[in-house]
Amino acid sequence: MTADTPLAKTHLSVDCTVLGFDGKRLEVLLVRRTGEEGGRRFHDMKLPGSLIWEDEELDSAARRVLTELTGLKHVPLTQFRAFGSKDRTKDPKDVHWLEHAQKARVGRIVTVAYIALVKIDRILVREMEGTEALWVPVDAVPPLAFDHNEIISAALSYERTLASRDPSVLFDLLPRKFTATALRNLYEVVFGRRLNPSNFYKQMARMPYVVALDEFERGVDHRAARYYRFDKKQYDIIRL
Amino acid sequence: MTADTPLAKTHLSVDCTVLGFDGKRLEVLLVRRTGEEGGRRFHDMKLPGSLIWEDEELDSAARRVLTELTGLKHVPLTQFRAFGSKDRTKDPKDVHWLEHAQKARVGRIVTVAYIALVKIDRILVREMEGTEALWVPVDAVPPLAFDHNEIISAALSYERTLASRDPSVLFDLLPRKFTATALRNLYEVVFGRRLNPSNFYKQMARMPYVVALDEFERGVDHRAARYYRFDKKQYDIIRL
DNA sequence: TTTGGTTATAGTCAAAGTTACAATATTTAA
DNA sequence: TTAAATATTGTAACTTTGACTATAACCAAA
Repeated sequence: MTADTPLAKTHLSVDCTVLGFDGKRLEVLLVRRTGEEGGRRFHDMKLPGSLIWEDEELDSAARRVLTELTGLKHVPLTQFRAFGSKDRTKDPKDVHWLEHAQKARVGRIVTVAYIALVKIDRILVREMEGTEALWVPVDAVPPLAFDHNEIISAALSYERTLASRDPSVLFDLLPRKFTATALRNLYEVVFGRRLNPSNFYKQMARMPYVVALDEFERGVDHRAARYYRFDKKQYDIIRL
Repeated sequence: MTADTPLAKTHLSVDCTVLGFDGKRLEVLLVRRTGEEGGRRFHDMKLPGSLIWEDEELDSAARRVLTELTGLKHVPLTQFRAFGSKDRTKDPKDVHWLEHAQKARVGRIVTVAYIALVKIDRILVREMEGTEALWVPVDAVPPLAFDHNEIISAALSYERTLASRDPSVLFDLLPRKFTATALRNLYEVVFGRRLNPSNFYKQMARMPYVVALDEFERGVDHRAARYYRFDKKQYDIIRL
């Protein structure tokens, strides 16, 4: 190395891709952003994320930021990738917004992306001061700030590999009680292919960790479906 | 955010986990390091990697650093994870070494880890000035600098997921001509389980992209094995 | 009260894939 | 010539998958 070129020193941020499942589709948790561009205010959305403090660990920064922006606590966040391209901050809109919010000049930013799979029904998204969090179906996500669309794609692909190696992660997305159809829809949407409902029952029957309950749907407009639950102990036994 | 806590600003580095396969075991490319600790010189090893320049893209920095330290060019590096824990630089030995090498004070460092799968026989590792690169079996890697042991574990796990989604990546690790046993050993070592040789032939027979050659091993002290090659075109056809 | 629409769930069967195991083939070294 | 070692082929039981058919339960409209 030559001594006259400066070493890279960058700001660090975290961004959280929190995924939920509404029974039909995957949804991702976004926050609204309000900024100014050429004297005019604009509104758009982004992933919950922020620059982090100098003395923070990445993991705890991700937890802190997610709580601050969405009110969510105790979310099992996992780091899955860093995004460090210089043109992440290509859009002047993003840079203005950031420097206004941070009251500091900001150059290149490396962001560390986290993923979490949560039960969408468990979640109470409160309105925080200035920001507002909301669920958006992943197939209807509008253009977001920075490279957040790219981060979401990477997260979805990461989720697929997670699930194919260890399907139990999928149950994090379902309520404690779920129907066969809900589980099948989840498989279909995660792996991107249709499954034959009838054959899916047989598959379920072969999963000792999916246990049938003596409880059925109510008030549906057709035959009521049985509820099932995920039995983690059974699953761990199998895995040995 | 409060305005009085400084934002994190860190140095950025890249580290390359280059994996090869010698027909029996996976090996990883390491470089020797010489440093000083309490007035005494020490020698140990690390992944090829380095801090990067301010104006560099991550990907090209990884390429540059790998070439500088090992002489390897045209290696298909893929980013797979960032490591940013503050105690990556916990060991004073590592910090001294770094500050001596860089002639600058260095605090926290976020490193972006890359992985590459290469043909071990294609590679000519030249001795560079000051450094020396060598292949080390992954199951015999000694304690390395920084958190490089952890990075290697993460790379191996990443390789497994890669291979299970797209087995063709495994052929990057094999020479152009390989025996059924070599391919089987590779599967065994990557997925960590023994495979029945006899049944493995049938599996191979069902892979249209593994084509048998009319060429056999020489000078072995048992029946000579047939050579096969990987046919990427066939593979791409299947994948549609 | 019956009928039809809709989704849930069970059963059947053939095709394809997996596994364990036995048998045979080639090569070098003794 | 034989033994040791690994390569390859064959076979049969068993499991999984996929397409398809049939039946069940619920609601609403006729």
